[in-house]
Amino acid sequence: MSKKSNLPQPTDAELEILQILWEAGPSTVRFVNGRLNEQQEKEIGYTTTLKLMQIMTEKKLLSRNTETRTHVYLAEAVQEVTQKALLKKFVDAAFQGSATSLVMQALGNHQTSQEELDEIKALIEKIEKG
Amino acid sequence: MSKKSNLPQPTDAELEILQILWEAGPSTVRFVNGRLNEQQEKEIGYTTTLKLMQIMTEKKLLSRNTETRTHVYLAEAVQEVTQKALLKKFVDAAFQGSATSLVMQALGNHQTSQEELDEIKALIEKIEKG
DNA sequence: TTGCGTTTACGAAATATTTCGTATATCATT
DNA sequence: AATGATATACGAAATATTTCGTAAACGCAA
Repeated sequence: MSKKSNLPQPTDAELEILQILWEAGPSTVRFVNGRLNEQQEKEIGYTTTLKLMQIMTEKKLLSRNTETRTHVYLAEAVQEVTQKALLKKFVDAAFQGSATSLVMQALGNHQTSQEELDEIKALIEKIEKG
Repeated sequence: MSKKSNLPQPTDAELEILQILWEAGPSTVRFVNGRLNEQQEKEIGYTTTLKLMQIMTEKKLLSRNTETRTHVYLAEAVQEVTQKALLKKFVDAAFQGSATSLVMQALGNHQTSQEELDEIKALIEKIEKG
């Protein structure tokens, strides 16, 4: 029996940081702050990003290596698990729990390439098989 | 040129109220408050719900008929439009903009009936044709 | 018309989230 | 060891969101 000890859900700002760490792997505060400011219009201060990452470390969303002067942060929250939890909450909140209507909206709105459609069809087949 | 005057995005608590109005149609505060308390564990006070609905009216998410003593509230935010906007924000925030990986997660996690799968397949075909 | 139950109005408290100012520590270079 | 550049720590301000207490207004029944 392993305690899964569910992680708290990240806030919006925290999620942005997680995305960066998921994509880039373990990183310093400066790196993350740089990435945030690439993507955004308004500058975010270095200490703002630092504070958030410290809070996230307290919440166990991140961990860090403090051996070197420049701390290196690592995402503890696993991407798939986090996304799954957020998705469930979102489906309930915005689509009254109907994953299907969410899927229909998502497919309808965005333009989806043939490759992606094939992926989805393959998944559907897999589900249908059992 | 019709001004679409984008509505502000509802907060979580506001979205719960919208869901109820979308489903039930124009309703009084007491009705909405009752519904909220059916679905939830912790009691939400009448004036709490009232205040939220008043704020939402200011934001134009709702409108109300004040002719009778008991005001009747109506959802101004259209369900599909609101869902679409929320979905876009969510896909960006949690799935780095990839609607497809969201769809894959959604289909993978939830158990989806054959009817629903058929619906989705039909939509995919339609997309592939057009 | 008086009183009771219900409603809305208003403002503020409680909470959560985001941002930043300032102090302090560390390292590398001189 | 002193200096400058860069790092973290801490606390608090700014903002957004949620909740509620209290008062005033209304309508109905006695």
